[in-house]
Amino acid sequence: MGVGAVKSKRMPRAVREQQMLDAAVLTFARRGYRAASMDEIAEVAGVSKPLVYLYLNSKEELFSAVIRRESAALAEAVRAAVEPDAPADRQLWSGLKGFFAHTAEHPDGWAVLHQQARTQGEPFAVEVAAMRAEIVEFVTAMIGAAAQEAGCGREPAAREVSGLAHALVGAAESLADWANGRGGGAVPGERPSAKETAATLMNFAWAGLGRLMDGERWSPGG
Amino acid sequence: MGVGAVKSKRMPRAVREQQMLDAAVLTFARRGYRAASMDEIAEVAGVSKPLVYLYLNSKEELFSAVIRRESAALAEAVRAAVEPDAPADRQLWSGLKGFFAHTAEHPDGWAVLHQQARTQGEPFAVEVAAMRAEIVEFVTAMIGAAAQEAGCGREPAAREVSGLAHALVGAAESLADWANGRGGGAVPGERPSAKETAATLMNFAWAGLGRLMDGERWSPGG
Amino acid sequence: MGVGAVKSKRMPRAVREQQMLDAAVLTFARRGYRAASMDEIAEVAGVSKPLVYLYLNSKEELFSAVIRRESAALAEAVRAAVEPDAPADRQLWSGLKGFFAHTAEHPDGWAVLHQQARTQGEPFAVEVAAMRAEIVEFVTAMIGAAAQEAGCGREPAAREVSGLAHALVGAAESLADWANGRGGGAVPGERPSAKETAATLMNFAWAGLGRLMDGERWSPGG
Amino acid sequence: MGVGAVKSKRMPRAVREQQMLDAAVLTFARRGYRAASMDEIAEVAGVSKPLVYLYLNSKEELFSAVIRRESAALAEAVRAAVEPDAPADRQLWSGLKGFFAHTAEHPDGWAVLHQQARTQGEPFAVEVAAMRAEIVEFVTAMIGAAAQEAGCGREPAAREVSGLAHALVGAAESLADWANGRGGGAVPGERPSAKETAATLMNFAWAGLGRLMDGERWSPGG
DNA sequence: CATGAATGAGAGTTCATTCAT
DNA sequence: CATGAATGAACTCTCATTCAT
Repeated sequence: MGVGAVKSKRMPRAVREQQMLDAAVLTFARRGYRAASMDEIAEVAGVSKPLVYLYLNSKEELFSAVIRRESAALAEAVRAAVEPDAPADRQLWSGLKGFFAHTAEHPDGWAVLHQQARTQGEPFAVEVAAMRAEIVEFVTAMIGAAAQEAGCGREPAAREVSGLAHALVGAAESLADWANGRGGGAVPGERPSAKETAATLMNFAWAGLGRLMDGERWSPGG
Repeated sequence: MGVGAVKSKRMPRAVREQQMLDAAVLTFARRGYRAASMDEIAEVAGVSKPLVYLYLNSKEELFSAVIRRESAALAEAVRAAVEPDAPADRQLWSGLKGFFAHTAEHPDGWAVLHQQARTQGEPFAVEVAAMRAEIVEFVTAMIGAAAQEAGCGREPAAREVSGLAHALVGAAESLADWANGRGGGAVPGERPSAKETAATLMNFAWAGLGRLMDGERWSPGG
Repeated sequence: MGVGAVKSKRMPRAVREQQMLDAAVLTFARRGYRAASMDEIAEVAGVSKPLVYLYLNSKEELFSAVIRRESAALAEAVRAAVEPDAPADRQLWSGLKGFFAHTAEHPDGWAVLHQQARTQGEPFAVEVAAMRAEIVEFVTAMIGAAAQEAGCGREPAAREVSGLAHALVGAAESLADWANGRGGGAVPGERPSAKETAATLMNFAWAGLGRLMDGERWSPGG
Repeated sequence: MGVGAVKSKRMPRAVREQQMLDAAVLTFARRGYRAASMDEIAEVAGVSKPLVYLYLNSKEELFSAVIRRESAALAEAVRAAVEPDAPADRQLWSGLKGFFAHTAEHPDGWAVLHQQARTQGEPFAVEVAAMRAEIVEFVTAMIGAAAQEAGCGREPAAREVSGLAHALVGAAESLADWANGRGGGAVPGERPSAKETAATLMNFAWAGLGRLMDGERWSPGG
């Protein structure tokens, strides 16, 4: 019946709302935004449908609320994980660990953000894009800091840094799915830990960034 | 009204079918699979709804046909772009150029494959996963070849190579969106060309792979 | 609008369900299973279409529910009418009276059972065939009992008894339509009562059975 | 493909029309009036759909034409079978033989008349009712003649004779289905011949009528 | 006349949403 | 606030029917 253990009545509004959001995350992740029905969400939440409307007003607003909560939770998890005064590489490293740990612990929330919210058009894609932009910005800052630390000769173009950040974030997203077993094609061995996933990406990315900062570039000429 | 210019009647079946697929790609990309209505698809195609059903049978089959067509087109574009006898780095480079050129020229098709098909569950996710797996395998082979060419000391673990391939493919996917202006947060300056996008990723990735192959690894202690 | 007088809202489910079944019986009898639309049934019932689906799930299930209700009512009417301890002729007589009384009081229900359900193939024909078989069996038993009471010389062949029972049931069905004015060609005078119809058939059938049991047979040579 | 053997072109209109009617009989019997599609009928007939419309104008008219042809064929078969100058019992006997022979040889036609046409409401039920009325009238005449031949004391009431005729016709219809294996509950042994079926009914009916004419009546008091 | 393209009208079904009790 | 009754609007899909070639 309910998603939690007890079917207790008369709970404070804030608690009930969280139950509903939990149920919504579960259901949206399982069925997708359109296929998820308010009936099912209410049933999973263990409350009556009118109560869902009383608190969350509409399916759209409910989905928005879900996105906001999960977005904030993910952003907060990353923010809490980074060590703000450490050197750039350590900041990136701890941020990645936080990211992979959170997506592994909240696969449904991650699925809603990454797979559902971005694909349902205007009203929702924007909301999740904001959080993504925040992360991209953080990564961009790290890359910039790394460049300075490396004392690299030339200031890297904003355009290229933007591309690098998007590449890194995309790689991280893809690896989060991969580590959750949703990447298509199972991972050999047991599911990788957040630390291992972070290490895989960090090794790859930091090395690449390092050489870039040294001015080494690949050229088609071979 | 119609997606093309002319509202001409009585066209041969093959032509009409392509028009319908074009309309479907557009509409699925705009609205998402569930939110796209057969009514809208028919209207965009400039035909009546029954004709869509006469030729494509059902919404599911229509979506499948779209996925197959766009999948094949993308895979073919990449396949045609790579120079099969070149060294690994050049193969990867030319493949990436082909990939970004195609996704830039067919942004709706790419959106359907990347955002819609993968998130609609069993029947469709499988179809697009096959193509993604093909690409991941190609990338995996490139990484392996690079390792050999580099004469790297130790054979890289299958698990790590899988992670690297997924990271690289995820980075490419993310950059495709970024180059199409769909990454969230506009690109500074004008939209990057396929070649530029490919170079950004190639520089980043090849350098990273190179160092990895040399056995250099990032460690948190550093 | 509605089939009843009052357009009252908010009725308990059981009541509304019966109203819907009433409307369905009427509409199926008038139009036939396929030609009857759920829209019309809902309108006749004085409710919206979704409510019909909420309670009865689908057109097929609605039709099944109608068949079950009307079948059970008819079978029950016959069962209640027969005097179980009376001699065979009286049992048949009272059964027939019950049958004709019920079909006369529920002409639409009878039409649905006799004309619609039997002609709509597998799922439905089976349901009504069960009730018809029950009645045929009852008649068969009566014929057997009559034969024994008559102490007839030879045991009648199962094959012939089956034929006789089918003939008798067919005659009863035809007379039910006739008495309801649906036999084609109006009945002279006013519509016959159940008792009169039963008497017509009883006179005809019992006499015929009696002679058969006496071993008298018609032969073409005569 | 076609229902006949050869797919020959350029046949005279009359022949083509018969092929279409054959296909329609088959399809209407199999699927029912509403469920039968003009597409299927055209395909079974081995002609193009527009030709069906050119000759038969509409589904309604096609069904009407089918009813008329099958009605006429059945009526004609019965008419041809009776020996007009023979005594009443022989006329009835030969008529029944003709009826059961025809329904056994043309089960689809019989199914369309008996199961489909009568259940599709106004326009069609009337057409088949006409033929039924004709047969009922013939039977009525036989019963009247039998009464006279028997020199029975009292003139039987028109009302009762009508009932008897309807009973007899209903019995015959039921037995036709029974003999075709469509009565529900298989016939013991192999399928009865037309002659056997006719004998079963004739024995039953003639004996009953005979006693009735003798003035013997069943009374509940007995 | 065969072929194949094309459609208006409607059927069954579902769902977000509301309101009386 | 829980319950259960109720619906407007939409969606997928089908079919009889027509017309140009």
